[in-house]
Amino acid sequence: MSPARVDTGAPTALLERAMDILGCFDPKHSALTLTQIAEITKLPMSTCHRIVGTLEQGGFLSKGSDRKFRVGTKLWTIAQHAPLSERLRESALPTLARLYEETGENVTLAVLDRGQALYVDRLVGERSIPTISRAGGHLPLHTTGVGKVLLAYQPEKAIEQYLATPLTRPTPQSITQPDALRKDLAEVRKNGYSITRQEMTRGSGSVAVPIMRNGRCVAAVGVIVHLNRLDVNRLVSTLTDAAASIAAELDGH
Amino acid sequence: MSPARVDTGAPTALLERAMDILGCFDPKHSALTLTQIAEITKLPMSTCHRIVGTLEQGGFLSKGSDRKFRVGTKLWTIAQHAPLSERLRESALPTLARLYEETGENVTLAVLDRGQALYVDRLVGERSIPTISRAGGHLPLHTTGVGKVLLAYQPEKAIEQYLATPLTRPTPQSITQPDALRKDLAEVRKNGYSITRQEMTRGSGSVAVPIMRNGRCVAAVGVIVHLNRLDVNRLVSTLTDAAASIAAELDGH
DNA sequence: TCAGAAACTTCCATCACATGAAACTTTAGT
DNA sequence: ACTAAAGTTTCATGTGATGGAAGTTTCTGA
Repeated sequence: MSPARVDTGAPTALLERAMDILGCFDPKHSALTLTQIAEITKLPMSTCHRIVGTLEQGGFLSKGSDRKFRVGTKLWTIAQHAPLSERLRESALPTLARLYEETGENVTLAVLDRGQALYVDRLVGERSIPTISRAGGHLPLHTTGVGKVLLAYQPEKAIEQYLATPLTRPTPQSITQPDALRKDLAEVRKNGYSITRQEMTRGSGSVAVPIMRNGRCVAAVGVIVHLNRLDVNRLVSTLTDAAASIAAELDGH
Repeated sequence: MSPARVDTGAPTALLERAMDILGCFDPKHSALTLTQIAEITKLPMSTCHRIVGTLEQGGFLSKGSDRKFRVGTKLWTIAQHAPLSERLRESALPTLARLYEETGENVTLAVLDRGQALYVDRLVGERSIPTISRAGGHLPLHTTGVGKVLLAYQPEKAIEQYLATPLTRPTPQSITQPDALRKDLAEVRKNGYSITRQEMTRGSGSVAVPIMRNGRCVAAVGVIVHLNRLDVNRLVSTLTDAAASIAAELDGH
């Protein structure tokens, strides 16, 4: 008789722990000491030490001379073969570069990931304003230009599901009423672009358009500008061209 | 009495296997079925299945509708916090974009990784020629523009160690004689830039310059062009400016 | 449409390997 | 030099990984 396998919901514990450890590395923690990792993951030091050591051997982490661990080149290399990098980023980069040159503004490329906008790439220069978005970062769908586009082109069901969860409010201008957002999204679908005005950051606005493929919105491109430089018509036209160019590049492969 | 722990050289087997599985994803295999993974890693199907399942749950892999696995967004997100992305790529991208616009040629950014040139980024357009280098890919040091720069600025000892291993020869023009390479590297250090002519790919050449920080060469930028368009003087000057600009951006943070 | 094969998934008895408290060593701070 | 904190090693214990085999689904071709 099997001795009452309790099934605490913790099988493959080791692997899950290892993934937790790697998950510690986020925008706020790009370099961590062993102790910090143990604290965040709540793992015993010795266990943590062993796992981190193995990850380091495999090149998934690397230890600096400051005794801090960072994400290793092996992990980075593997990640470059994610569809996100291989297809999207690679295809979009030249166009984004042109877009950046033409506008001189912050340019971002994002996809939908787990109910948030995942920034695949962004180009920021001295001329442009500082932003929160960063490559590899997640931001809410309803407060960003690219996010609203990504959400607008989702199936009805997914939209309602998103609206069912409480909507965060980073600024007073953020849209947090489900009905107001539904209206806004309908507008986005009608126009083919989204606009935000101080919905994420005070003083800046954004315009974004979808990148369509086979009738589905696979990504969104947007620019973030100072509110008083928000020339919607010009930006929409430039962005639409860029989106078409990226879509063509995606099909070209 | 411990029953003669054999220590077959396979401790933390599970984690190592998981890393092996992730390592299957390379430029030639960006999408793999479970069976393919099992074949490559030589793991039993059932074991492979379980590990892959856990990795998928953690978002490190994702299964497409074609039953193939790809690198997941979680892994990709973590990788964006590698110093490679966070510091280097992010700082260099606007400059690379400008470089690409100015030259219209293939632009690459690389660092030294495990005795090879690791391509951190590249910009390729329709106007430029196809290349083998790709973001996340590795190429030899002695046959590429960026590679020769990275090698030239290494300590003597590291250079000799590299020369001690047999030098591959992708084309007849590749430098494979240690003495010839030593001479070439000295030239690179003297001039502050490297030139290749058909040493990696027939018909194309390249120019590359170092990105210096605190007297150390932390990366290299280069362009790859058709042999008959190889205007060394112009490219060197443009590249040197770009390298200085990236170095400034790196310090700025 | 259906049979057969290939790919994938589940099961479970066995024991190898991960576990983590404790002891030990190294590093940083005063 | 001394002390505290961070990091590393050890080892008895039993949990949880293992993988062959059996079951299920999906694909292929006639």
